[in-house]
Amino acid sequence: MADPVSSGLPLHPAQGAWVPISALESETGLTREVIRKWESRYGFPQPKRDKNGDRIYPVEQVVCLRLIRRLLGAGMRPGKVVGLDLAALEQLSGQLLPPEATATSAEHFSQQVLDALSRHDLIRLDCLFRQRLFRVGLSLFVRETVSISIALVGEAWLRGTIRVFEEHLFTEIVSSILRDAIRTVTEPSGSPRVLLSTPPEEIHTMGLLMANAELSLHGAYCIGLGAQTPATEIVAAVDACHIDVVGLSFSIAHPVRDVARFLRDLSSRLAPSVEVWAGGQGVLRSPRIAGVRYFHDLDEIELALAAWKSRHDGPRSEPELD
Amino acid sequence: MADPVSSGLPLHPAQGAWVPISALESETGLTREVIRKWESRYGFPQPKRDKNGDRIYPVEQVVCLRLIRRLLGAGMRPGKVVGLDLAALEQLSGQLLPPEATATSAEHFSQQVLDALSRHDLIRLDCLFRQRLFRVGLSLFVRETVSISIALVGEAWLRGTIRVFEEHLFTEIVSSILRDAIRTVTEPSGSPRVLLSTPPEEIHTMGLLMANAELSLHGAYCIGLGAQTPATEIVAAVDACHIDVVGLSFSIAHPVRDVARFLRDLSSRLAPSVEVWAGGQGVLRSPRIAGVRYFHDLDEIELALAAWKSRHDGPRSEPELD
DNA sequence: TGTTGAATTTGTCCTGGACAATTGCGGAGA
DNA sequence: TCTCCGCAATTGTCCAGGACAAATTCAACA
Repeated sequence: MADPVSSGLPLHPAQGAWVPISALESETGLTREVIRKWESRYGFPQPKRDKNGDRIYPVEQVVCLRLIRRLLGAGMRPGKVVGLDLAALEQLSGQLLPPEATATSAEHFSQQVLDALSRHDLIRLDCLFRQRLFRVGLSLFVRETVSISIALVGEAWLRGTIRVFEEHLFTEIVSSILRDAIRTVTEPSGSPRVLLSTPPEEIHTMGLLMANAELSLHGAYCIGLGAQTPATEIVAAVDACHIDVVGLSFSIAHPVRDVARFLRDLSSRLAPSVEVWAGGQGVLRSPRIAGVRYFHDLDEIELALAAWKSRHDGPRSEPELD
Repeated sequence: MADPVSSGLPLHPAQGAWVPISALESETGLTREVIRKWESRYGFPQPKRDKNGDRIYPVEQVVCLRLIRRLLGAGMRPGKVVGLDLAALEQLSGQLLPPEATATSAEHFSQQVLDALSRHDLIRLDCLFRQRLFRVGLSLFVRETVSISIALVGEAWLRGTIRVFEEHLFTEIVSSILRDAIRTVTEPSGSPRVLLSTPPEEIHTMGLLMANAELSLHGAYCIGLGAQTPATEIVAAVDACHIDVVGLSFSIAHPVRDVARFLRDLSSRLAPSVEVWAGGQGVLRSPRIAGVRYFHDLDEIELALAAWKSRHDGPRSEPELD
């Protein structure tokens, strides 16, 4: 297993231990204006200056800021967490997700995944996942295997124990397997017709793929729009493609208030007969919007689909298989 | 609530709409600092102010700024193009891409594609492409069918004749077909081993998929890193995955000087035995960097592969495990 | 117990200026 | 005539410090 070097995290090996504010911006997802404001208000982050007077930050502060961002996403307030040291942040972050994820049976598998990933053995990684898929079936595969693996890899990235490209490799392999499975189980005339996308700031589509798999497996027909579709475009697509349900995925990086704002906006523009289903880590602590169904867990998809079908079986001849 | 222009680009629904600078930023890809600087230096864009004194821009200026950005990407200078009116910008933009795309035999097919897309008939669209794929074969499919379709759809988007979600639909369908084909033709022990990705600002992966198809078809083994991999990470991945060739795709939105800078940076950090292949519209007018091979056309991939193989036929497929 | 209104927090936007890096250009030299 | 070099103009990024609306907290009150 790869370990961070004692001198520092392998975030910018070639650049050394200091990053300019532009890099901090892209590494943490925070605006430079927010970063500067925090400095003036809370005294953190604490940059040195280069010879031009520009701020340069030690890489350790990148890790802190990423943790802070996660905590904010979970509903904490900047005044309470910005400026805490790494240990305190990690302690808070640990409270965030109760350690229920590490089921004992999955422990061994996850370890194998991390091993293969750190050895960059792609063939092995691919085999591991495909074997698992056929062993436990698509639904369990998505709801447990993939979920837990993503959490582990995300955690490792946050702490700097795996590199960006390793996370990319992982994502590509798992995505590929999921897409493959989705194509296999998709039923072109299925119902409801579900439109899947992410809001404009969200670039990660793994959550969509997982939802897509679970939805298609239970008879829905999914239309993917990829990532980053503005609300107005979703509305237009719903109309054009005769959509029954809009499915959206919010990652944990998403600020809760943005989630709520987007959902309220979208929901108010859609016809009442069209449902909005929101899922992903970013949704857990978001304030509820009327007319939106929130999913805390992929398990709920099957139930929601059954409920939807029982609500809509009147006007149609239902070839339901129960 | 602040609802009128909160999210999305109301290009189609509301004609007299105004967007705040934050929306302009995400719509055009320009920094708000650049937008303000242009205003003070060239008198464009020309915002009104809302009741708080914040800038609000008419949607027409969004179109202008997108065109300007494209022109800058092609090497023009802000002082020459910022502030020109829409007609002048379109005229310059027209000069950019000579209308060679409309090959006569493909005309009929392209028309069918645009038809199906505007009717949102996804099943038909999917059928059209799959039929075409089996009729002409993967290589021709990628090099002609997909290339021309992308050009048509991109053009239609720029002129506002199709909506964003329609472009997303098109992209998803074509991507899916390509990925499907790639899996089928991939040879796990193929050579050279090619790492595919895009630079950090580039989010479009269609170019990568097309290259991947062509590469895999001719015996290479491709490892995809998805989009937006920093140079340092590519270097690490090359080492970790025993890569022979790094393939990069630059879209036309990419400023030429950034392309050159990225390639120079990357090339200087890689071992001399590792080749860098760069393709995509953004590469056409970029200044050449030593050690980088530029691809103007997907046809060249086959030739480049043959050349690479003839250069490396001595130590053929030696597995070097650590 | 629930609600309302004031106080505080916080992100976004503003102005106006400094400066390094890049680009373009004109002149000197081959 | 062509190439190279240095100077001047251009241009993106960064800074400081302030204003303010929206969101949130909290205390007082019904």
